[in-house]
Amino acid sequence: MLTIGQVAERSGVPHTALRFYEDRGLISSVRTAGNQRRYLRSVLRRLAFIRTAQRVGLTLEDVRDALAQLPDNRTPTKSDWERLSRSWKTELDARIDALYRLRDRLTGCIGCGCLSLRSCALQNIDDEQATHGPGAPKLKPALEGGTA
Amino acid sequence: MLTIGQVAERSGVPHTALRFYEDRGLISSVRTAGNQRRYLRSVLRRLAFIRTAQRVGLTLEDVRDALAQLPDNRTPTKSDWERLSRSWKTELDARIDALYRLRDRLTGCIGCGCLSLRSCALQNIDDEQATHGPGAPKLKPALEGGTA
DNA sequence: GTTCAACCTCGACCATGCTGGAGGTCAAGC
DNA sequence: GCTTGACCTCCAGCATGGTCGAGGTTGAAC
Repeated sequence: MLTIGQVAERSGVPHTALRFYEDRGLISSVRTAGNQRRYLRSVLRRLAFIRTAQRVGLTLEDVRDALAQLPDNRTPTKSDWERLSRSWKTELDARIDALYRLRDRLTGCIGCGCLSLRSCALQNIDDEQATHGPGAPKLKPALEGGTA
Repeated sequence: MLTIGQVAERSGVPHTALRFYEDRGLISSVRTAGNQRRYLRSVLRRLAFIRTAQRVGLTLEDVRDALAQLPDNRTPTKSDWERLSRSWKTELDARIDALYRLRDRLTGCIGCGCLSLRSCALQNIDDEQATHGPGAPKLKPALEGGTA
């Protein structure tokens, strides 16, 4: 069992963040008779997962939902993690695709003399409302809500 | 010249956000004698840029810095936008690369029986501190600070 | 010249993801 | 058994990216 200080040192996650994550239900601990936290080593794996997922732009809530798939009552097995990782990879793939679409649109604009032409994707982004008349808002965030 | 309501409708950006962006120096307006905002049509282009950049994960500050490259005193020309777009594409490429690296690491883990082996990248992420002894924190955000 | 939607400012508030401090407790070493 | 660093629980505060409402003004139509 690891103390909060040991977990902080090994994971590089500040102890303040560890308590915060516990508060939000992302990690858990047991308490000593004196009310101090003690962690299973497996919390390091969860933390690696959490921090890496954050880099990809997932919110802590996304991560909490993902981690909820793991068993609470036993140390997650390799196949538990595999299942989780696979679904996470799908999310990553979706985000990479979204970035590609944005980049390609932009690249097209650079080459095409866009931004003054009706045919340009970026131009259409910023003025299709004017062309098509009033309606629902555009410019919706492309990276949201996508557990693909 | 467009009123704030017209800009909000055409861009899909709420008027509250428009004032917020102006406050932060991302867009500008002129005022009528009665102190109401009037916008050049080119603000729609700026807004498209802002919203799209946000999708990619850039902060408003990043965007403000980027937009600061555009001329204040005249309508941006095609080449002004091209210059901006090109530097933005670089940022996009960097982010795509970062996502790839993360995905590949994860994919490798799924295949290799990792998470219990010293050789696994993800394992090393979560426990290299223990192996290498005390030192600087790891798990540093991979997507930060990269106008590379 | 009155009406009324659209506009204005300012300040409070929201969510997320934390950090830091105050004030107190625990536990291991001497 | 005392010291001291690591731990505990609140709670306030920060940054980002906004939203909402109060209270007042503008301006275009009738």
